[in-house]
Amino acid sequence: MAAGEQRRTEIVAAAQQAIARQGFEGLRVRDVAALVGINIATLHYHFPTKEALVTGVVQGIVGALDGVLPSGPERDPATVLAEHLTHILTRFEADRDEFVVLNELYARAGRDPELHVTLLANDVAWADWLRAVFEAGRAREQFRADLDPDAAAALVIGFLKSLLVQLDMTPQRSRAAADEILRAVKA
Amino acid sequence: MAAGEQRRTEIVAAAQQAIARQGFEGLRVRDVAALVGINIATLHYHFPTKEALVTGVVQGIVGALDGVLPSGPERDPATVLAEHLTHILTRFEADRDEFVVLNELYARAGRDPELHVTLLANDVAWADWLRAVFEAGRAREQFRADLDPDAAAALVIGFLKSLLVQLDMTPQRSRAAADEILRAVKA
Amino acid sequence: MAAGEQRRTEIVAAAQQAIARQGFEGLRVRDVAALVGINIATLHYHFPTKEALVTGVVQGIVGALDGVLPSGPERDPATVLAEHLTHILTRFEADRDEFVVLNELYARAGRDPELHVTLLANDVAWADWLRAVFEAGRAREQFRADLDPDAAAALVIGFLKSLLVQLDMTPQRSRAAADEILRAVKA
Amino acid sequence: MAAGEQRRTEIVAAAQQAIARQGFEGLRVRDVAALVGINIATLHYHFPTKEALVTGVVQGIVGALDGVLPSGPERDPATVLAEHLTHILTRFEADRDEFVVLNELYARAGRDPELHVTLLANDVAWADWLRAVFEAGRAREQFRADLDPDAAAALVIGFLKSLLVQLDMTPQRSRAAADEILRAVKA
DNA sequence: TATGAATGAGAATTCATTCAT
DNA sequence: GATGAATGAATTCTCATTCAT
Repeated sequence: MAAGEQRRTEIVAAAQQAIARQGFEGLRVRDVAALVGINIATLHYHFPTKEALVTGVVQGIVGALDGVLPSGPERDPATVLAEHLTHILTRFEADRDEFVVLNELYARAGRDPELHVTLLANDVAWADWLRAVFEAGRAREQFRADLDPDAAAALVIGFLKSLLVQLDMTPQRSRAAADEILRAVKA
Repeated sequence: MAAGEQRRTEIVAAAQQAIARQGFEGLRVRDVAALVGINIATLHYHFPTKEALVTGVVQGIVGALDGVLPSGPERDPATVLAEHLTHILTRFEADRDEFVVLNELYARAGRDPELHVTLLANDVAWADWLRAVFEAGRAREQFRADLDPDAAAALVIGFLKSLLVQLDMTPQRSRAAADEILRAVKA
Repeated sequence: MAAGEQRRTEIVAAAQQAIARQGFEGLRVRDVAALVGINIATLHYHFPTKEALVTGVVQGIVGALDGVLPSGPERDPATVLAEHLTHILTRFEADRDEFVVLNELYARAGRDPELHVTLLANDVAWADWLRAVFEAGRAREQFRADLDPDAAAALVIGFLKSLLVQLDMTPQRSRAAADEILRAVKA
Repeated sequence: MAAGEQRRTEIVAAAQQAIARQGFEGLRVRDVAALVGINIATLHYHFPTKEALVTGVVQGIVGALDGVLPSGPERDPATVLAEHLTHILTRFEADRDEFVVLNELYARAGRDPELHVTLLANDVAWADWLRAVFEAGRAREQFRADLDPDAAAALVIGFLKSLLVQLDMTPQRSRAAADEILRAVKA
């Protein structure tokens, strides 16, 4: 990686950390610069405006979301679902910061049309993928015949998105909830 | 209501509106004052600091959350659950702003211990109530025997909390999801 | 004058002084605030932006230009011309700063269309007035028959505008030049 | 011309252009570098400071002023004057930028003693030359006997210097004014 | 010569808060 | 209760200049 690119990556990482700690509300470019250990003017050399820095963070986060949805279409739906839930929960437990930033981004999307478009695309892709899993599972009679794939996708996504804002959530409860999902869809 | 109390209520309402529009990130006391149509110094007369104003907003929102959970314990659990879901969805559709502010509050709770305590208390009460409903339903064999009441509560709460951040959500989809919940728990 | 208006007048005067000393190039709002003896934020309370302050200065200067052209149409053209020259020269000697700022404004007009329009209107009015004086003088046979009123106006205005940028100009030379004008137009 | 000298010339030309467009007020070394198509550090290699660059521009402009005053003393004064006026007007119409920069320099001279000295020398030489022309013309009885050579020189220089700041000036008017000068001095 | 990266010293502007009236 | 004016402490951003390569 070129030196400049490397530096920009560092800065974005620091900005993510700052947002996770203080929210967008408390994001200060000087804090980000201090976190990286560079002069504030140097930060502005790489990201001309605070807005550009935030865009960098958004791209970083959204980029990290890619690849979350496995594409192997022929696998067992129940297993795919179980693995997906486990994957997200594990990730949540491992890197809570990422979810905090994502949560801030969703809050911001309500006032930032561009961000809304970006995140909406992600949401749609996620819902599409989950729906396909539920349809496949229903077709194989693994899942309930009266399962509404679209509604089920909304429920699963909703639960996973809410992890951060269920203040009484624990790893145990989230695992139990994931198990409950698996039972609830089973034929 | 005394004149002063009346004015304070106006200011809090304006602050909620401002937060719903711009987030905490964009909350400016001068904007709130302008929204009410008073001088900024007058606002500070009623709320000495911005912090006090935010506290006022939190109290307003949390106060509005009370009474959401009906206490009649002897009623039919399936009906209670259905009504609860409908109640929240209706409320969401009617006053989205309230949910936007609440969402901002949850984001803030991660960095504000005092707010965390306040909201956690609400979450716990909500989860307790829902768990009781599920337990009652299971006892009456309305709900699945293998239903985990605590996990189911987490799922329901998660879905309802996520309404705002499911960018592709529509009234139709949310109603369908509520129906799916009712089917999923049924014995 | 209201307190606020008074303060704004003070600030504009200080800004004029600052521009006369340092040019637009060296104009710093903090210096203007210091000159008035107020906090820089107070200056911004009265003039939200530097641009607004400059506009205030322009209005002040242009306002001061009004009334320079006497309107008595029936007076003796040669006398009117002589008095006009004397008036401007006296004013130049008395308040050089005003001319320095005006000169800066003309330099700026080349890049600022709005300012160009404002100053052009002044120039046109001045030229119109002088032309009328020359025409009247020619009609009375005070001035040369082959005098081109428009060209003569351009020459007089040019000389008066150039006072500041003729670095070797002295009160004596400028008075002598004024006398030369009077001789040159005489029949 | 050595490669380095060539590059310095390019840079000075770009700086002149930048000053003509934006004034000293808006002169940015990075803009000049961009105009030349080089890195800002490369510009600083050739001109260590912004001040040095401005000095380069001043030298370029002042250098271009040399040779404006023809030295043939024995020629016909009326013709010399006419040609001088035409020469300057033609030059003004052909390269307005040069006059814009010169105008900026004169504005600056009021605050920059060194620049004042440089430009004053030019002014004095110009006035001396014109005075000599007027004296010669008077001696030959081409010009009016009561013509004050020094005052006439001040008027002519003043008019020529004011071309840029007479916002309603046109090539036609300036030519007519030159003709008026010739008539006004004639015996 | 040339450049990408870095920086110190400002620059305008914002904002919550205060105070005299 | 209400307000215009004032302010200290940031905050983002700019800019000439430097330095390692």
